[in-house]
Amino acid sequence: MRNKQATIQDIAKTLNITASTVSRALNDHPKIKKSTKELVWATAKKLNYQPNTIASSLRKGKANTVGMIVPRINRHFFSNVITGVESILNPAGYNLIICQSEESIEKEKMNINTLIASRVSGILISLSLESTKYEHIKHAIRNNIPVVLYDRICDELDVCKVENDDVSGSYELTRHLIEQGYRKMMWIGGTRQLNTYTNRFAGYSNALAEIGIDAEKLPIFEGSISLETAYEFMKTYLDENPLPEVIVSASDYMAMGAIVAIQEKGLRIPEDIAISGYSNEPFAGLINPKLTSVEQFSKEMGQETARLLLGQISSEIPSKVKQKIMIRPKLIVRESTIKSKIIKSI
Amino acid sequence: MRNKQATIQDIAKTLNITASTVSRALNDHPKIKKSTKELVWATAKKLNYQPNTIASSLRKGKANTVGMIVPRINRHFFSNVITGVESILNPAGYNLIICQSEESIEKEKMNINTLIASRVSGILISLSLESTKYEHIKHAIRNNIPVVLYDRICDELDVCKVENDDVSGSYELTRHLIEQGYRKMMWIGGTRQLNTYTNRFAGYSNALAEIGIDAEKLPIFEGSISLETAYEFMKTYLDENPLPEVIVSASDYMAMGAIVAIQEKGLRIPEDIAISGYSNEPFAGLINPKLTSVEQFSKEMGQETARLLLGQISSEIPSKVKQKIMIRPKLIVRESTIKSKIIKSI
DNA sequence: AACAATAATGCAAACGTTTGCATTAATTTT
DNA sequence: AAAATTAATGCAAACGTTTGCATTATTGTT
Repeated sequence: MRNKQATIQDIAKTLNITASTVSRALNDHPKIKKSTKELVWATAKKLNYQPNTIASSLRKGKANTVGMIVPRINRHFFSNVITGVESILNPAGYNLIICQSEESIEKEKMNINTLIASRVSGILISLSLESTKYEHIKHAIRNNIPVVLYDRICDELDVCKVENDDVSGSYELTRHLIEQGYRKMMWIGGTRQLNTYTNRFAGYSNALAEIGIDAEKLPIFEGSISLETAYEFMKTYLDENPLPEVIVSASDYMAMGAIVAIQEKGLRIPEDIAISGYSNEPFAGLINPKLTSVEQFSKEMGQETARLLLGQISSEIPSKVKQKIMIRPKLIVRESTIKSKIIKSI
Repeated sequence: MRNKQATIQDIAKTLNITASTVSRALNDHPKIKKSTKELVWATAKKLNYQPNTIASSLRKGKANTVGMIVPRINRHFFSNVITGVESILNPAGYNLIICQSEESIEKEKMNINTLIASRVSGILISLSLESTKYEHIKHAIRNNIPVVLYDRICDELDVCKVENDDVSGSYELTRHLIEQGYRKMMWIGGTRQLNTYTNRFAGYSNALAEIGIDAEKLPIFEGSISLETAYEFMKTYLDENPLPEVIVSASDYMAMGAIVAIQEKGLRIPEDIAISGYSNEPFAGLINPKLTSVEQFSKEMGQETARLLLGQISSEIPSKVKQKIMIRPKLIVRESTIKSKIIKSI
């Protein structure tokens, strides 16, 4: 009944050769005769042989598995990064174990531990919102597991990093707003402890500085990056304060919350108040009005991240210089920040 | 330099006991003295011992790993199912390997093979659009790997299944439309080879039959479930045909495409033409007008799926009866199908 | 035909756990 | 205090590969 999996030994017995020869044949070792290889391959097929990755990993001391930690899988940005990573790693023979930190440092620690226990060949990680200490990550590094940080990075760790050029993305966006003639801006975004939000604010601030405006003196709201937070805040803010000309949001979700609040007051976008988002979520081009945002090339980011990791894995001596890659984002101008409404696009 | 990982043997040597005792101590075996356990745990900590899951899996013949195949990870529905699965599997000590079939049966086959090679304890799978033959899945079953199908299932396979009650979801939706007074309906959806779309159409058809209308005689459009497909189709359709009173879409994305086309013609929703979607994507509550849709409880589906699998894994004798779980969806009525526009909700 | 050189295969240990059975230590019973 | 019982630990094999080194088979050289 319980038809056990065929092993390398079974093949060996059938052909009256040793397991070593079979192993080498299967791995296309140059010292094995072509005829033998073909015999082995044929019987492997006949016996329905499936290589046992676990045994192989144990012997080799390494699993052909890579661990990837994301804050949340159901964010388009992250799921696309995952797709990018897979598109490089799978062809290279690696499997991905995906873990969610759910923005909690405790979960992140647990994730790291299971990944170490699984003897993964490498770890890709985007930090949780709570991560200010990095002992757990250093722990992985001490265990000689190559680590690559992507998107949400930190300076303290000396590892390869793939980053979005948030400063420049936000700068370009703000330049566009300035060109449209907007001056009275307002910033809404996540707390600036995360590099992404610090940098987006920096780009915004830099562009404004060029025309002599101090961003810190304009209205600023920082909170959790959710639709609800922004909606609740804006609902009261709009009543009690002079209207800004444009709301610059560090997140599409926050922008969306603001839009709902604005429209509930009967205000028009962009005529009464303009608004921009960030990261070009799929809904950005669908809502009314279509939302100006910044495309982050998440899939490409995943690919670069995976490539860096592969480089680290294959180099036996950990290279002294840790690479850092910047992904250049792209401004997507849509209706929500256009003074003269000419453009039509999805 | 290359400080090798501590093993069970290292702990044993330090304490002058055997590896077996250490192993049992670590696994909290009842026959090990409490004092010994505490010694072992202490030195394990001191030596920074990390259990080697690979060795353990090899010895036990099974990995504490579960494979999960999804068509696409960047669909909210699927990423939420994943989250649900993890919420059950991780506490039970299992890791998830996630694979994307990208709607291709070839990829699906490859996925199955890597999962078999990884000796996963079980496989969760939602079929790709192309999957009409199931040899590869039977192959996994023959290898004694428990399989659970979720969402996109098929009758041919005798395994546990978790299904959305699409018939009832679509039926409720159509009842609501009928109550609103709509009669001239139009169906747009994916090709009816997939159970989900067949069933959604069935629910629609059933409800209409009750009031003496033959759904097959109303306009029907079937195509790939994407925004673009629906948009392109609707753009010309609306010009050349009498307007339906309501468009019933089997997918939020297709509904969105239709909405864009409708609004470009200067038509108002729901006054000139109403529209509904399915599966309650996050944008459904955000767009203008807010889209009536059907919530599928994806996270719960993931949890049920995981529970079924755990049941299969723990029962040594494969139970004859394969369970089937139905998840009841919930109609979410929003502006896009309300004749009298009273309701205000996000 | 004898030898050297190379090609192909075999041997056996190792990777780090787990586990049935055997053994020894500690406790209870008579 | 010896025997019987139970508790605690040890022994050794096994899981299925991989791989350095040894051995045998094959080919080429003189």
